[in-house]
Amino acid sequence: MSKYSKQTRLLTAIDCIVFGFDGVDLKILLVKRGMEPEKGKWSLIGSFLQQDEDLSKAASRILKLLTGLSGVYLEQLHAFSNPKRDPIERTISVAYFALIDIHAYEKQISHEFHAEWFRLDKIPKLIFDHDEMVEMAKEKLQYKAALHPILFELMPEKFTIPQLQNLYEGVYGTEIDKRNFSRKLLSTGLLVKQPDKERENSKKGAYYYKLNKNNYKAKFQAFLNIIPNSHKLKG
Amino acid sequence: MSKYSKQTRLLTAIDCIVFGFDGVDLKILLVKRGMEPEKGKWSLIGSFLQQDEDLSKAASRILKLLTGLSGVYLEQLHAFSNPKRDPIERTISVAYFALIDIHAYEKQISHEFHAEWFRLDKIPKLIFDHDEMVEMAKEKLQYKAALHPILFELMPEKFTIPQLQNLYEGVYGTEIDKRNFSRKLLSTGLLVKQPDKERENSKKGAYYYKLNKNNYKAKFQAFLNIIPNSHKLKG
DNA sequence: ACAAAAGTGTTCTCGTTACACCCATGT
DNA sequence: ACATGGGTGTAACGAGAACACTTTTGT
Repeated sequence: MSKYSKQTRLLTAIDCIVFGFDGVDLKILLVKRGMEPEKGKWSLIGSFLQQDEDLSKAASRILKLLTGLSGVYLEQLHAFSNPKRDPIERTISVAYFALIDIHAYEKQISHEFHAEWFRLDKIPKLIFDHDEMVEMAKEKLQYKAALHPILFELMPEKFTIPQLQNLYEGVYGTEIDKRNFSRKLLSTGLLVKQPDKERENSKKGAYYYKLNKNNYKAKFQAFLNIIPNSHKLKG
Repeated sequence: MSKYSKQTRLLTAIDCIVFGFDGVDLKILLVKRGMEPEKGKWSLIGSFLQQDEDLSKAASRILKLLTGLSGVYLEQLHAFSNPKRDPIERTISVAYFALIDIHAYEKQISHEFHAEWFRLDKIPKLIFDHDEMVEMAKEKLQYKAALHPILFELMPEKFTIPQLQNLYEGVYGTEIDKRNFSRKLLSTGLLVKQPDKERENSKKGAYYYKLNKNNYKAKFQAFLNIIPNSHKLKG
């Protein structure tokens, strides 16, 4: 059969907002753009959609290429389509957001792309509409993390409750009562206590926990209420 | 500057899942497709993206054309990108979901597109991946409506609490205690009682209410908890 | 001994739930 | 008078929030 005639055909790009947590700060991964226009400026990691691949495959491909990681948490965020968003040629970009274990990344890091982690409050000006993408990704992360236990995707295999609390406090910019926090987390059944302790951040040491992966899958869709007063957040 | 060379250029389509509520049932609007392939089969309403318009403008254009309505609730759902989703030519489709007041639509209806409303449990087989889009839209509607008062977008200007309860019960396929429901809704401050009653569905008659639009905007982002046990839903 | 972070228990409040009776009206 | 759907109140329960002291250990 013949093609659809007289219709506009466009480039399709994928851009990924990659979040990581180093134990203290929540960060995103940016690269120095390697092509014109805006070569050398900071940018999200991205690529054009290839023939015969769908968007989520493209996002995985980019992530694998830039971080060496597969199987990470990846979710479609939004399609950005301002006709002037790319000055060279009209391009639609579908943004994905990814949550990775920053420690796993460090083992895989390739320096050929000039990638760097930036704290959320120190993100430089980005090319095109990437600022807007980052803003939307931050909002979505807050929104989802208030309802689903996705922040575990940012944690290493073994982690402590104070580390986890740090992350939640970072994501929401609030302080959380540690008694209520640990009770709530422990009551989810998502945590498995380990016999050993982490001793770098305190003299007493904090017990390690691992994620109970079965419960994680089962509870993922449950509406948790991890953040006190989450009904006051904007979503 | 020159264009990006050696990259694939694709068609971009927009498809809209349009929800309406007639006072009894939740329905979606479908059309008989007017072009090949699959001409004559049931389909979501859609169009190709035009030069110089962004996706949300395109979605509004389609909605205006098919329903005569402007300013309706419209939200980007997801970009669908399976390379084989359209057998004629590779096309990415960005699905939007829309909530309209079915009564306003009836005043505007144009018959040239063979549009029909279908109850959610009686949706025919649709072309391409439109079934999947509808499924995702239903899930998203349940998800959002449990947290935000979006179902008011489906109601006429004046409505009764029993009508509203009908809608919530339809969206979730559950029965809700009417005492708890009305208390919860009234406590939001979103409803303004009218002096007159609706008398078609009962002898006693049910008071009309209107939406308090100021409170609606202010409370839209607040996490309400309209559905009992919403934490047991899948999201 | 003391500083620094980890860990734990109780009370109060408020929102959620379950549940039953009266009201207004058309037939 | 009765059938139909609308409208309201109360008691029990459970989740969330506020709050302070003890433990461990390195210095």
